[in-house]
Amino acid sequence: MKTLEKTPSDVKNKILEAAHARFGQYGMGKTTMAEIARDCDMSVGNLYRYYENKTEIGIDCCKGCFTEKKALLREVISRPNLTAGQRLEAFVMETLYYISGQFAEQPRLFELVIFMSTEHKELVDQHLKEVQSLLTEILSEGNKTGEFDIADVMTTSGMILAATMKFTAPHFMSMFPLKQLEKEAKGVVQLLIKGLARH
Amino acid sequence: MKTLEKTPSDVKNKILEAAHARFGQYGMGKTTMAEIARDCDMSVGNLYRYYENKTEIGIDCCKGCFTEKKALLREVISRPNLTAGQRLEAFVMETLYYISGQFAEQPRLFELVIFMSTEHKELVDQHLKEVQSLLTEILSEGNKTGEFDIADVMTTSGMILAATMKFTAPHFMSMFPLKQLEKEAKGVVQLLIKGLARH
DNA sequence: AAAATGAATAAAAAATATAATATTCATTAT
DNA sequence: ATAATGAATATTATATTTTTTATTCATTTT
Repeated sequence: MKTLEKTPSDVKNKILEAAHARFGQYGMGKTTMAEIARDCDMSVGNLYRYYENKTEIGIDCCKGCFTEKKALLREVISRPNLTAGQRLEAFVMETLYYISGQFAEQPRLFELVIFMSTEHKELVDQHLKEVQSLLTEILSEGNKTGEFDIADVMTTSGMILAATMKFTAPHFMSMFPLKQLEKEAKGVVQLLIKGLARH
Repeated sequence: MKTLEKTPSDVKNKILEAAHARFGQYGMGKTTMAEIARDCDMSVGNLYRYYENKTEIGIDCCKGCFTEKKALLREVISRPNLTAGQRLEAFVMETLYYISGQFAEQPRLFELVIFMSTEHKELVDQHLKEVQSLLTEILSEGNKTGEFDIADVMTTSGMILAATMKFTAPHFMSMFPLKQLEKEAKGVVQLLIKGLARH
């Protein structure tokens, strides 16, 4: 039963939003607990009633991004009237747009993700596993409609994720222009669907 | 006409070998010009008769690696009695083994390559272009034998390089175990050849 | 009692001083 | 004349000090 009072989770959310904005803009290192507290109109000490330390806030920001991304991918899966091939392409392209968009708007958010992939790999691994599971749904659907012919959807989804790494890993967003990544992503997806071999 | 005397290029090579060994083991930052000079039994000042500065030595080391890698890939191209598919797989796998081998033996050599990709991108770009050109040969061969059916070999070679980025970019060598990269590389190549679609 | 504060301490980052290294060049050897 | 040297200077990195920031906790407010 909800009331109009502030629940602990309301407070946590306020902290998270404030931190997210600053981390994304200035990075975790250049954001002080005092700044987050000021943004939330509370004392520094009170932050520690809700988060054990700054890293925990970072982890929660990271989780938020992962959740948002997976929601986007679920939306792709639920789009009506797409062939499995079109859905696969949308899956890859939306990932690229999401990552590059994040990179443009919140350039420092990725320091955080990079940090997580070394210091809290389990978090990133879990996320990747869930993304792979979503991709598997698309492949299975394609098998069912007869559009695809995939013996082992689990293994194959792993291969597709490996092959599209360039368009989904933050590392490359600053190394290549979006236009190029876009073109390559589409090309790679078509190649994965059709293959090189003569049929 | 060669003589038994030392040519300037002999001296340059001696410097290069000494630098290569140290850069690969300790990185450019932790290698001093004094150490390189000592390894070559010459004075520090004399190094500057052959190289403008330390960075130029680094560039030359990097070029050496690139040349070696392309020699390896040319060897793959000249192997007799391989189908185009097998040759493509060998092309990708040999690249993976070369990069991961370098990473194991000369772990710091990649600081150098990373440095080059930001400070002397033209060098890396040129190398990638040449690798792509080699790959194009394999695809054309496959077209000729009827094994492949590729409309635009140039564009397609670009897509293949993009799709195999995970197995060829130094960044990932420390993030994933070689066994996994090996398995994924083989899987991706097979997928690229065959495609997902029902035939 | 639960929530919040802000001063006290521990840890980390910035600034500064110090030392090491890169680069130049006048001099020497081949 | 060409090749090489090593001391002199400019740059860069390392160690040290100082300052800032994270975290804790006894106290106050709701």
